[in-house]
Amino acid sequence: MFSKACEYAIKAMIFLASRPAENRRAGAREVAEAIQSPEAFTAKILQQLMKRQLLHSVKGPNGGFELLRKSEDIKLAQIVEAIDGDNLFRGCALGFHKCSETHPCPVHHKFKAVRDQLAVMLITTNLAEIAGGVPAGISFLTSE
Amino acid sequence: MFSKACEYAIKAMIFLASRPAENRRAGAREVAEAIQSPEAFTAKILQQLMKRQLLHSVKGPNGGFELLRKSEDIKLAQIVEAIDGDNLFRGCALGFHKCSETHPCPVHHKFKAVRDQLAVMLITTNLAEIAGGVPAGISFLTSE
DNA sequence: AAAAATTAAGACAATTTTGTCTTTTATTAA
DNA sequence: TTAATAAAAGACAAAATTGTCTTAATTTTT
Repeated sequence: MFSKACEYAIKAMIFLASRPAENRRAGAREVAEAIQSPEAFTAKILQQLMKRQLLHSVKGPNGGFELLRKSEDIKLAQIVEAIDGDNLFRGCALGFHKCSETHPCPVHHKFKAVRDQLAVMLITTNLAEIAGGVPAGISFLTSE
Repeated sequence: MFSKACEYAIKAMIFLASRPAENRRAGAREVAEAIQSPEAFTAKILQQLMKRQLLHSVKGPNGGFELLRKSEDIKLAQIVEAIDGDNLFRGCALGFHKCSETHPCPVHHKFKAVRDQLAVMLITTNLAEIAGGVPAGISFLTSE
């Protein structure tokens, strides 16, 4: 469904959003350990999320990354789009560029409902609602 | 959404299903030309579809590939599963193996509805209904 | 001002996916 | 029976994705 990079990005954003307000900032190493991802690769992804205006960073001791906006104002779709683009929830399932309602590929109408439901979910779901369950112990961010 | 290989597989199966009954069989080259895919790569995919009991082949002059069963009895899910596996419509969106209803990842409940709708659609949609529109000129299999 | 911590950037490497080429095997038609 | 045709199989190659390492730049603390 998502690339590995995008999985890490979503997990990293959830991790940052789930931290206590007074200690929101976390370094790349801390993020990577928390979500069990390769550190250097994760650092690259955090940089991409910065370029897409979802994170900002501080260098030096006690530096690290933090959300640029409130978690309520960051949507899942923005994270996915930042890393994988919008092809998953807007593109043609068979990869055609010119596929549309009026000029459909053979599976267009079959996938339309699924794609639309996915798009709505990604666009309306914000980070706050999915991150909330982690500190509460209702949902988990690691495999153990 | 799907791998390139899976896109080609779906297109190839639709192409074969959309041919007139008296001339169902088509060679790898003919398939590749029809769906605008690389011939040798397509041939490999057709062989995978054979191993998964979706196609059968005949060697020699006038040989080629044809559906092993009636197009009404071949579901989209079978094609996708043969090439990409069922991770897309059964696996965890964040890649966790131990993600479940009772032990959910942070996005589990958000993705459940989408994944289920996708699974139902893939499992219930057969080749006949999506291939029918191609010879009728209602849907297309090439970008031109 | 110096040292330590941390991000930034870019080169490099491994793996997976995508795609190609060649040789072999089987089948049909002449 | 031979020649032609096409799939089967496997080695090879290119590209994309995933992951690592080193060096530089920046900030904070001492």
